[in-house]
Amino acid sequence: MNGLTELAAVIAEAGGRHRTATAFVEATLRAAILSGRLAGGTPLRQEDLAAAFGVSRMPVREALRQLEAQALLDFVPHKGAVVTEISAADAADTYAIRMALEPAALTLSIPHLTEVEFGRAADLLNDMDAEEDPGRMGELNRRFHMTLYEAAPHPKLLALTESQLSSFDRYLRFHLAAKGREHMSQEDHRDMLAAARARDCPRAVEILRGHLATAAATLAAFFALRG
Amino acid sequence: MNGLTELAAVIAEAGGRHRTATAFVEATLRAAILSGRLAGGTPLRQEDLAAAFGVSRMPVREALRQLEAQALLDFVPHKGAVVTEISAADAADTYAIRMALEPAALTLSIPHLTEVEFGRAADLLNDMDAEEDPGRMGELNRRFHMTLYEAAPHPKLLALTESQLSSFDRYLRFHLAAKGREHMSQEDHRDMLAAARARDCPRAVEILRGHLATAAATLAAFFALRG
DNA sequence: CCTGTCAGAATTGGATCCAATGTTCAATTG
DNA sequence: CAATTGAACATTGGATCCAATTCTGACAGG
Repeated sequence: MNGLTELAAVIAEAGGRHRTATAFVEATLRAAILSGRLAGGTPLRQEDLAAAFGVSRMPVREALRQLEAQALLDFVPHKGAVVTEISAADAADTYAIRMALEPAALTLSIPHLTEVEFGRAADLLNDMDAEEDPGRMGELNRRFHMTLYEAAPHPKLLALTESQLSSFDRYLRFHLAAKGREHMSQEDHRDMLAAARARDCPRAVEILRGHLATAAATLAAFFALRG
Repeated sequence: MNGLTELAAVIAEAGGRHRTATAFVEATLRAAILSGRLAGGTPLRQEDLAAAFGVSRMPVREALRQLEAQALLDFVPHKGAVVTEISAADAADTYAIRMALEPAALTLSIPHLTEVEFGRAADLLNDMDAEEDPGRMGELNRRFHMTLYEAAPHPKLLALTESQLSSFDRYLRFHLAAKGREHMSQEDHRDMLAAARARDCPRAVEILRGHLATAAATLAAFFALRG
């Protein structure tokens, strides 16, 4: 069991609706890593991946290169690619980045938010209340946060923020395991939305910081009691 | 004149001291883009690049993929790669990211800094006073900032910060053109180092924020008076 | 004179083949 | 018996070749 059998299902469902084979491989592999189906430390053999995807080794190589640039795997010349390990330190690292980026994005976004975004954010919160699947939950959580940020006229900052939020998906499973799916800190989310709606930027940022801090603490505690 | 003749000199001096051809092409192209030798909007023809580097098209393709992931060029399927344009909006975007990341990195680093780092930072400041070449200046500036951050036990945050500092190199030429090379805000740098040495974190962060804000304003003004 | 269409050229995406490097394991020697 | 060396194997890096897509420009039709 090398993790490739895990991939088979994902590959089948992803279908061939991508522009290029490289994009197909890249998107599928990233989803597999972020969702935890490909665990940290898994070595990725180009030949095997090519066979699993039904393409040649070349699009696999290009996809691996891009995933390396996204820090999702470690690439050593002539040795191969390995899925980046997750750890307590890495989780703390990711949270430090989110704690830096997201308050900035929120601050720059709030003046430009409209009822359109507020409505979408509220809808997403309701969807999250109903959602059971952890994978979908990560997607909804990411979209809720990004909806509040996306009015900021800073595309690169937004792209960075979204990429970090995606990285966090790798830890969401542990987070849910630690706290139970009941409260994904939905009160924090609703308070933050209310503060943004009232254009109370300092309060919204304060809630966001607390939200991230408690989440980071939860994860740290979870990692602590299992070495 | 397609910019490739510009590359020839860089390629020659870079030599073959890289692990792989892909790494060689990637490093050289990135340096050429960041230093401005490859201007924004330049289309990158794989065949021409391969000929210029003396390799086949394949390492060029892989290098382009990685540079795309670093947002240094735009990649459109079946159309090709184009060096990302720089603009006032993009500059403001980059500064917003630096303003978010660097204070966080500095805050996390200051408690762990030792005399080793302080000494290196001071040396770098002296080197900057003596430096004439704009390219080297960017390198020194980046290393000075990173020296003050690198004690933070957050490798991913540091990698992100360094990559953003590199992106800023593309704007350094304009910055120097606008203010003159005499003062790269060396007073700010010295004050920041002094505050860090005194473990006065709030003050160091305050100086850093002001440093970045004035730099951003200088660049914005420069862009404003030339469309 | 303008516009739409179609054919040829240019360019990139993908596959296969060969070369270079790293790893592993067994045999030999101290 | 342990350490070391070297040879065979596995895996990745690079080159060449073929296929798919897009752009260019000319020509016919309105």
